[in-house]
Amino acid sequence: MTPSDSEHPLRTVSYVVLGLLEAAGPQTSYDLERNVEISVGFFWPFPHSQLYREPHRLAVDGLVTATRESSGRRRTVYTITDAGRAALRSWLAEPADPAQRRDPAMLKLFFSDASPDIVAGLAAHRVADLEKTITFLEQPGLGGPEGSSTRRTVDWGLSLCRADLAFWRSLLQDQP
Amino acid sequence: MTPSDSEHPLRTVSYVVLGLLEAAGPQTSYDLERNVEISVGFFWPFPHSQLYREPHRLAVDGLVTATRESSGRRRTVYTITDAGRAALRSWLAEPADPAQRRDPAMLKLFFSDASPDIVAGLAAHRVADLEKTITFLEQPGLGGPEGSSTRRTVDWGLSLCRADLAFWRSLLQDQP
DNA sequence: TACGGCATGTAATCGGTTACATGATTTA
DNA sequence: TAAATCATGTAACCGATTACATGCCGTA
Repeated sequence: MTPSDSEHPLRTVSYVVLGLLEAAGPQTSYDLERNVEISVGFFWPFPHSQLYREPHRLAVDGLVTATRESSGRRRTVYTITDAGRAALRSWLAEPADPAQRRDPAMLKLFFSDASPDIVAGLAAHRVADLEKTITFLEQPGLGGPEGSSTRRTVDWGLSLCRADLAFWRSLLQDQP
Repeated sequence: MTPSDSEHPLRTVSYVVLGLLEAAGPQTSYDLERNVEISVGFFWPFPHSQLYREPHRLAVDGLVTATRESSGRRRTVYTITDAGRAALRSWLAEPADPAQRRDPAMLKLFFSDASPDIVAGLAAHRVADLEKTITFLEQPGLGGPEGSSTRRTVDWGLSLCRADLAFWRSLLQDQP
C-alpha cells in the first residue's frame, strides 16, 4: 500500500467532485459549481463552499492535482489523477446505500390530523411545484442524447415527479 | 408575547416530536423512537439521540412538559402543551419547503460512464431492494384504515417506489 | 441471582451550512 | 473610471451522527 492513499475517508461530495472531473475534464471550483447546478445538484444540492473545500482535501490525498494560476484571479484548476480514477471506480463498484427522501410536505400530510383543513392548500402548492419542475425537465434537449447518463437521470427525475404529482392530484380530488 | 415562547428556532425534528406527541399521546423518548421507526422514519430517518435531545429542548421552551419517574428507570415522559399544539398547527399552515431526494444509486448511475459495466449490477441490487420495500409496504393493514394519514403516507411511498422500480427495471431490459 | 439484552441517556467528533471577505472582470 | 456583478476563497458556527456509558428488567 502506498502512503498516498487511505488517508481521509471519502464522502459523497468527494465522489461527485471526482466524477465531474473525470467526466468533464479539469475544472476550477467554480466550474464544478456550475456543473453541479445543472446536473447532480438538481436532486442532490451542495452549498458552494463544499466544492471549494473538498477538492482541496482530495489534493492532499493525491486523488486530484491542483495547479494555481500565477496571475489574474490565481484560481486553482483541479485534475483527477490515476489514484482518483481508481477511487472513483472502486466506489462505483460498491453496492449503493439506500435512497432517502426528505419531503416536508409529506411530513405535514402525515401530521395533518392535527389540522385537517391544511391538506387542500398543501396539495395545491405541491401540485403547482411539481408541474413547474416537470415542465423544466421536459425541455427538449435538456438531458443530452438518448442513452447518455445525464439523459437517464432526467428521465428518472421525470418519472418520479410524475408519480408524486399523481398522488397529490388524487388527494385533491378526494377532498375538494 | 409571553417569555416562554420564541426561544430557539424549531427544526424538522422538533415538529416530528410535537406531531407524534399530539397524535399518539404522552411518550418517552424510546416510545418516540419506536413510533418514528414504523412511520416517519421509513422515509425520513433520525438517529435515536435526536429523539432524546430534542424533547428536552422543547421542554425548555415550554412546548412540551417533562415528568420524570421517581423510581425504576426514572424515564422521562413528555406531553405536548397548548403552546406546543399552537406551534405544530402554525408549522402545518406554512407552505412546505421543496422536497429533496438523496439516492446514491442514482449518483452512481450518473457517473457510470467511468465504468459502464457496473450498471447491470447496480440496477439489479436496486430492483431487489425496491421489491423488498414494496412487499413490506403492501402488507395488509400496515397503514391503518382507509383515508387515515398513515395510510396515505404508505400509499404515497408505494407509488413512488413503484415508479422507481419501473425505471431500474427498464434499465435492466435495455442492457442485459 | 447472575446474565444478557433492552432501554435510556450523554459526550465528543465531524461535516454541512451560513456568513463573511476580497479581488477581478465587465459594463455603463 | 466608477459601479456592479461575477468569481474565489475562508472561517466559524451549529447540528447531526457516532460512539460511548450505564442501569434496569426479564429470564434461566
